[in-house]
Amino acid sequence: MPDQPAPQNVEEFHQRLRAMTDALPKRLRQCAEYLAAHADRIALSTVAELAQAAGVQPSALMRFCQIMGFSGFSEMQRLFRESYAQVWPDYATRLRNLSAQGPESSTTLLAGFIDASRISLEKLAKTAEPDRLEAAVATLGAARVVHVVGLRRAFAVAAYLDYVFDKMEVPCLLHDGLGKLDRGHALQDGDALLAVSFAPYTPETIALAERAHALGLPVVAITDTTLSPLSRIGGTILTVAEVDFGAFRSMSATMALALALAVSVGSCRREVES
Amino acid sequence: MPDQPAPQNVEEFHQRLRAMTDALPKRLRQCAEYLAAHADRIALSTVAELAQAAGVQPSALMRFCQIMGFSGFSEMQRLFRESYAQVWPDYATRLRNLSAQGPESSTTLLAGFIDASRISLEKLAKTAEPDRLEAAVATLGAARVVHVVGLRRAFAVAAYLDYVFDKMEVPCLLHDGLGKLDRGHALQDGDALLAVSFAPYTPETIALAERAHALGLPVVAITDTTLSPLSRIGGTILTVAEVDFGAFRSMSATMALALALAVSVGSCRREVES
DNA sequence: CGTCTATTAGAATTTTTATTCCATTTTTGC
DNA sequence: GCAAAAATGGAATAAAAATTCTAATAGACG
Repeated sequence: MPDQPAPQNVEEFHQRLRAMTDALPKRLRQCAEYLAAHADRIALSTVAELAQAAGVQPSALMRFCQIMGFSGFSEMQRLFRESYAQVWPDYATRLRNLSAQGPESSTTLLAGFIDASRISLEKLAKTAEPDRLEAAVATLGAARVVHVVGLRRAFAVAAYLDYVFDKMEVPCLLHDGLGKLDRGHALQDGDALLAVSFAPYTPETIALAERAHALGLPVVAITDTTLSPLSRIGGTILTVAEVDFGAFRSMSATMALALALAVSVGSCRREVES
Repeated sequence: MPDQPAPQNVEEFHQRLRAMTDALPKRLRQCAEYLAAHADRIALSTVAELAQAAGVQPSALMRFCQIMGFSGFSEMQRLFRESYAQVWPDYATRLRNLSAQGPESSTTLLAGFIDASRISLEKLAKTAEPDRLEAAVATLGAARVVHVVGLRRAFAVAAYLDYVFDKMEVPCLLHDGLGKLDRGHALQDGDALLAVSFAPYTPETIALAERAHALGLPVVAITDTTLSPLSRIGGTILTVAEVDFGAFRSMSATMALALALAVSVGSCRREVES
């Protein structure tokens, strides 16, 4: 007999979970804790599988479903299956359908880039190294001025970093190599350099990073592999493996990483100032 | 009795499907065609549901599974469930776990931006309008010079468009409003303008678009809603709804759209030239 | 320290789902 | 146009899964 009406969507499910976990007896709390951390498995697993993974009896999981307001496990599972069906436009299938139709329409290309972006984001989520990111934030947060450099395909990222730093009131200088080719003299004691470069690495970017290093300034690099010339210099290396579709990359994952970095640096500085 | 060993992954499954569809009798071909287009449903559906959706009897679907080399439906479903479990790092759950831990670490932020990017890409995939995209490609493909404008947060996108156009050998001029505030005079007969702007719309961008329109030049706009000032002008409007996390947007979907547009224009021009 | 209540484990049952079988229909080869 | 082979639909069966029930256990309270 349900105490309350069943959650209508995944968000409500998690709210309910948080609200009741504390008041639950041992085994039921085990269920709650397991599902909180692995809600994504509900859609594809059976009661028996989940129960085993959570370390409880199937019947305990059933009781849990009913306490949550569902009539049983099946109803709870339906909630997750429906929500995933929505979230899943299944690009792989979609892309196959598209490319099966026409040869290289702009829509096919778009689907391809969307798919490549999605995969890149997934890779980034899996491979991101929290420690390095924290270290990069600390380095840039402590700098007097953050110099940003990125040319060619990396320029878009550098430009966005510049925009976000400015919005977050972080002193920032964008080296764009336009006219003012070598602005290395702007590098001062107490500054830090944030360099963005991907293969084939633009020499000017590498040169500026080397110069900063020679001057004893800390360098943070956003690049594609730990084998890039930027990692030879030392400093903090953040890697993003951007998947390409055709000859181009959409930079989606790089933008997400850049944004997270810039916003973190911004809030880190605010805390220090206050 | 399986004719061949079962496909080991989703890619092989689709290959096998293509290879045998033609040689199949009516009902079995119906199964093949339905599954080719809706492979993503296999993981979450029952035999009965899929059979009904494909317009065949459950037994027909069973026979189909066996012809494909599986022992039965369950084995085929297992293939898809496993492949989806891999593809699914389930950011929503991941993010919840992260934010439950610390308050606002840079890693939490990164997870948040990745999640927001993913959702934006999904939205773009769902809402993209092929006709408009084709129209935009045609317009820009026919232009003598493509003028690109985008300021503030849109500048990164404009810069990347400029880079890709250059690589694709499309004559292109980036209006960056740096020092050379008003370069409207560069607009010539036969040119086209590609304007990028999001709320709150930068006045300079709108002004340039209006000017181009007044001169009779075609305008293509990448913007956030069809209600933006850019759509009042007329021209071809491409919308991207970028989801934000905190106060910032990662521009991932916009970058994917911009890239698809630029590459399409590039190849469209090559075809015309040759 | 004993009794009453809440919780649990595991077996038993019911329901759902996959799978097979066979009579009927359709197609193929001659 | 006819016989043989292949394909199909639908019911029957088997397997798997969800759900319920009950005896046993742990915990709370006086």
